[in-house]
Amino acid sequence: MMKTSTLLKEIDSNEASNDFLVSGGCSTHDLSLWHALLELSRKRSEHDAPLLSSAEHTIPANTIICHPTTWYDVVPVISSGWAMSSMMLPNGRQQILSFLLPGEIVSTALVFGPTAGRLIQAITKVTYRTFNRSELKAALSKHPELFEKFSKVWINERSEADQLAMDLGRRSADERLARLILKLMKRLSKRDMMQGQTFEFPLRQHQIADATGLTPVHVSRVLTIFRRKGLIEIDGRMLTIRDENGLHRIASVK
Amino acid sequence: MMKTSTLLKEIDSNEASNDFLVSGGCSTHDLSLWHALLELSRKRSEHDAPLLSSAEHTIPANTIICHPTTWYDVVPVISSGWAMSSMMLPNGRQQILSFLLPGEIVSTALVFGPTAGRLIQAITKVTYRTFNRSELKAALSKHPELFEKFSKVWINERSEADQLAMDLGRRSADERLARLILKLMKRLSKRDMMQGQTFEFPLRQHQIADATGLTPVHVSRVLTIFRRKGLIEIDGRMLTIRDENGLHRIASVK
DNA sequence: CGGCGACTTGAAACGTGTCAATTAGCGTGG
DNA sequence: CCACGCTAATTGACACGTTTCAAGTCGCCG
Repeated sequence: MMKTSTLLKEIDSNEASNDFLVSGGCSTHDLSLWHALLELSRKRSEHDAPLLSSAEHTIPANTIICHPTTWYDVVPVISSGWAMSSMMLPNGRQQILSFLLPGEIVSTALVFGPTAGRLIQAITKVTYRTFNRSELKAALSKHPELFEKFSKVWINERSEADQLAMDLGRRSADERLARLILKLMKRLSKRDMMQGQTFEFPLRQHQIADATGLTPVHVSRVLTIFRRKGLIEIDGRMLTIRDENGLHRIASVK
Repeated sequence: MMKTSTLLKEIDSNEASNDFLVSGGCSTHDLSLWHALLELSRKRSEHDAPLLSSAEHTIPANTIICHPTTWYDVVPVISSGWAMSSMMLPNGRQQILSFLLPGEIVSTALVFGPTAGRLIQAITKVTYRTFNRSELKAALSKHPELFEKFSKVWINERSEADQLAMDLGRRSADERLARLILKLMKRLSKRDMMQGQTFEFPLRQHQIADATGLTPVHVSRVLTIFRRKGLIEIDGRMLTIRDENGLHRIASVK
């Protein structure tokens, strides 16, 4: 049952609060909340009913987890694998709003209302745990420290959204891609999903394009340049950071 | 004291819940929450202390309301005037994340933590009311219906952020500008701040540029085209929508 | 072996940015 | 009240980054 939690580093809730100020993101609040929720769902009342009912699901890659407007009475949280949340326009244009990693709530909107508001899809094979919404809401209002964790996740999510807007509105293709790679690296290392400077990288280039507001062709070009410059190395579905400082130089403002 | 509330239409909290589904924005949840907060701050306990203490401030145009990282123990809400929230890069690049109109919370992050995380500035002369954060938090946990309103505001804010990412990542300059104008019109009309198809339009073109991820020069060009096509008319600080359908045709996907 | 999707690469087109010159608007002080 | 100086907006010519279109390679799976 708890296979998933071995994937996740046990991290104190406030470890990352200072680097939060630096770049506005990459905090571990998600993980802290996730552990608290698991805890709650493991505990039993005197009648052996769980304090927070939940269920685990496993789905193959490219499956839809939530439609933006259908109603759910559960809140899914990723246990393992990669997922993404996106918006789509009728004409096919798509914007990926975030990649979801283990420990992250699929849509915080689902905690308060029945709809996710965005399309959530599995990128790899994904397992996720769904928590009953009304029980979760009750738990939040009953346990202030849980609510505290949740509000931090919330604030962090907002800050990530702001960063995304800054990236899309005011940064060049090189910057966006370097930042994407670095951000993923940071998030994965928090989750112990890196082997040295290498990590599994399941994203297709068209997905990277949809996340950065570029075309697949241009993503290919820029990544090729990154490779030729010795910044990164991609082989198969593995990505290795070869020159982290170089990436930072491109990513940050000059 | 209540001069500000005459600016705001008295609107039932759920009026706009269906058009929320259509375009993901422009709901009146802000106004509903704002009225509830005003209500609370007017009521007195038996000792004549207000249930929620607040204070009104008036500041001239171009003043900073919140620095992104300084600590506050109050939550400001706009009473009248236009403000904006933005992010800035060391090298001067700026992205405006939203324009703030009467009834809107300056930063929802301030409800939960001491920092706003973004730079909030007055565009016009602004009056705003600051509510004590800890009292507000207490009120939220005490009054479920207030919390309900607040969570709707939050979900709506999130949805606006998603729209912004879509705009910046996947829409052309024409589309972004047409959408900005239409969105502002909608929000202003909800607040009774329109005279027919005309409204006061205090934005400088460089601010429009920073909100849409364009350059001031290009904003000027596109707006000039809009004017020549008879879509809008700008004179002084007033903007008139001359062909709303035409704007919609440009704004929506083709 | 064939077919298909993912990626790469080149050439050309396009949208938007940059630079620069000019005009219009507006508050200030003489 | 006008001259001044400042900032905002307009316009043109050109440069640049990114997209588009198209052809070709590679690897994978039936």
